[in-house]
Amino acid sequence: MERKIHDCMDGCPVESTLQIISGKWKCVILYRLIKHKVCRFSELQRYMPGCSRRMLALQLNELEADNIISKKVYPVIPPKTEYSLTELGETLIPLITEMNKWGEMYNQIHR
Amino acid sequence: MERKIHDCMDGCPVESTLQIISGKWKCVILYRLIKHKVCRFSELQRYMPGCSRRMLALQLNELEADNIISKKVYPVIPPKTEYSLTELGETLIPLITEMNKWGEMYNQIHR
DNA sequence: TCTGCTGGTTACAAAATGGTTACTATGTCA
DNA sequence: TGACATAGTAACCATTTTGTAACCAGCAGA
Repeated sequence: MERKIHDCMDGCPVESTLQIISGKWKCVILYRLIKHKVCRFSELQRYMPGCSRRMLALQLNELEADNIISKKVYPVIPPKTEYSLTELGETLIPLITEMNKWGEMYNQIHR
Repeated sequence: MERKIHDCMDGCPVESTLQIISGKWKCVILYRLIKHKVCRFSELQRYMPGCSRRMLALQLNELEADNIISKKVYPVIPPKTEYSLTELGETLIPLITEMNKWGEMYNQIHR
């Protein structure tokens, strides 16, 4: 999985961040990995019923390519994999936490 | 401009936040409005050369529909408009600031 | 022997997103 | 008289993203 990084104006930091975390489900995946430390593919699926298996795999692949999460595969049948944050991924915790906090506040005022 | 909010699992706060700020340029726009308080359309264009006039207008419209920014139109020729954060928009400052911070850190390790 | 389980991938179709160009209005400047 | 400036919008097309469904391996249990 190759990820191309398009140029940002003056290397705008906000745009850099967006390149890593934008994607329909990435922040939710990260939120789950922060909360549960380690998750199997099927667990993530359960937490995100709106996200298809295909999409989940795509987003996980991109996050892995960007070195935000790491995957551990157990060569067993049926298959078993575990996803967790890398060291770099952990630096995103304050950001995702902030997102969660804002969303809670927003949900309150919107019933 | 109508904005439909799709259902999130258990009203997941992270997904709520994403519904408001996801969009190719929204965070960058917000970052600019935080930094400069008030911006004209053409100023924003200059700050975001990668964003077309059409895209900029679309993103601004959505942010306005979600009550994150407000627009003041001066009925003059040539036209003049000013965008700024609403009260709700200002509550996003910590989040956008966090994004900026993370991006700066990330840019440093990536040359 | 047939079914189910997990963690994917592939192919195809549909929907969303984004770029480009042209168009608007009208006052000011050359 | 003609061009320029601003803040958009509209139409059209190309690209990207996303969804759906089917398929795979191979062991365990019925």
